[in-house]
Amino acid sequence: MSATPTAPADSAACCTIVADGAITAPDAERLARVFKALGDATRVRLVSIIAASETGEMCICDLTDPVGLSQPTVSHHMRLLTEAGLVEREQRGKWAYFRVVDNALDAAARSLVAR
Amino acid sequence: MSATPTAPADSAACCTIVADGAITAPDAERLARVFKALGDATRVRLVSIIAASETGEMCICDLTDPVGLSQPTVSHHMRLLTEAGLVEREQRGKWAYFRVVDNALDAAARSLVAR
DNA sequence: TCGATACATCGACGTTTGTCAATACGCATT
DNA sequence: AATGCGTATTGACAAACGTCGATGTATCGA
Repeated sequence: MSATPTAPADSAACCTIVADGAITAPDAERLARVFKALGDATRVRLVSIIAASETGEMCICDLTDPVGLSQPTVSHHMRLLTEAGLVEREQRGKWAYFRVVDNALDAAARSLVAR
Repeated sequence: MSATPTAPADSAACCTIVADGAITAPDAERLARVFKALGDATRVRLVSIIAASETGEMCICDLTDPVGLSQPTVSHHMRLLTEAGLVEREQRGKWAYFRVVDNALDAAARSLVAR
């Protein structure tokens, strides 16, 4: 595009740019699901708490007290984080251990602005 | 409420780790607001479209057609993105130009699993 | 000054989300 | 098998969200 919108001399010359390198609508949907999983303060805290733990993994019963919410609510949040690919779930005995997939967020952030 | 760590010698207990080093609740709230701004497919598309444009900046009238939504809705989305610090707004004449602050998302992602 | 254009705000409506209590499911120990 | 424990699921409800049409505000050109 040759016309620069920084020069407002051309009247009504701002609505001409067609963005071709932008992501598709389905890709946007998939990306938004990842970011939406972190769009809640409780889930941000959950991820941070797990990432900051010594072993790097925690079960539900470890997480209810720090966030001060009921067990079903924490379980629900962890399900969303798992479905978004931000954490991994592993069942060991009675406990369900979660660990952070820390490349997932970076990959999502990168696919938004860079290609 | 799970088994308290006060119960001693429970070899099978998992609820003993106290995560210090995790972010605080107010910080989680602030971070969540950034991610929530990208937790909608339309806003993801808006950011991508602006980032993929040749000049790196676009006004509202450039954006309504690509996302197929009304002008008030696009304006609303851009306000959320601006308040989250993900885009910058600059008024030039009749037009409001938006450009992506591309360090903002990386900074947010990094502060979540800061190491 | 008047009209047109670009954008923001308001009010309203249907949908989604976060939360809990109650309940069901799976695993391990007795 | 029976019991206890950790977790997942269900149902319900208030709050937040996305969207639109109507309206208000600011800027430019005639």
